[in-house]
Amino acid sequence: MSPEANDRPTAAEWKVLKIVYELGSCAAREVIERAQASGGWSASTVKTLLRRLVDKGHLRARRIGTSFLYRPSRPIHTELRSSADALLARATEGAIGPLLQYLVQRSRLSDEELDQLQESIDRQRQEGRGDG
Amino acid sequence: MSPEANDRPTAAEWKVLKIVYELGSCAAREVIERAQASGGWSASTVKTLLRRLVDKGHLRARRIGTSFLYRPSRPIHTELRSSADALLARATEGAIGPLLQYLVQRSRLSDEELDQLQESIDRQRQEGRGDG
DNA sequence: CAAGACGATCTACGTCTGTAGACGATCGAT
DNA sequence: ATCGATCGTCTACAGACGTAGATCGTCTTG
Repeated sequence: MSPEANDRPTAAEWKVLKIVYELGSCAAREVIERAQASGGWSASTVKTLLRRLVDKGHLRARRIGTSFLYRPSRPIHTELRSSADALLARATEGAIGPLLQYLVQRSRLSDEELDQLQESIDRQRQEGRGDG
Repeated sequence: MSPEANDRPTAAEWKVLKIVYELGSCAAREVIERAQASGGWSASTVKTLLRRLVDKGHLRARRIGTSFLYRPSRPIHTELRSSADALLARATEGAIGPLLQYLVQRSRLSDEELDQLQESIDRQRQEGRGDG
């Protein structure tokens, strides 16, 4: 249990968070520009969302003079896992397989990623034999 | 666009929805019992959630005498896909592969499911070559 | 028919979320 | 020193959510 990031980001917060992940480390202004371009938000809205993300622990804000430099508190994989856990928590027994198939189909994975996914499956097969 | 199920179920609603999926077709009483056992909810809370799920179109309620028989409006796979889409929408380019690996590792899939997932991957490889 | 059990509906209320305007501090230019 | 462009903070507000008590109708049992 990390003391931070207790609350999951909401849908709107994710849009902002994602922008910060893409920019890496950035000022509010850049986030606002992107958010306005893609989502039509007002600057105020983006600021509020940034603040809430900081409050929730998903973003860190480092003061630079009069403004802030925002950056994600943790790698996106970690963040996504929490959301993925919520998804799995919803699925019932027989529904997980089809769900993953759907996800694989829907994601355009590179050959490399496919290879690694392949490995995960093989590993699962091994474990499945040895364990349960 | 189906005219129903416009709004995604919330986390609390999912807990109730999942129970209905597990029971298949059931009365409020059964859902309430299970929900109380696992979540400690009051009967009233569960009823409210059932009603909201019906309002949102995720559940159908068929009147049987004085009470209702609830059943899911659509197969759980369909329902889960919408949640999965939200998950993918959050992920950025390089994060999807690891995300799927995580999901595969975390889900205990049967050999059969692993086979089918394997097929999905192979198909991806084919398409990746042809399309691109 | 009366009393109790049970299910559905109404109402409620604090909190969270989405969205944003108003305001005050600060930096740069004149 | 002043004016305007910025950036962050405060405040707001409607609608959604989580949670649940109060009620009212009805079926059951005596």
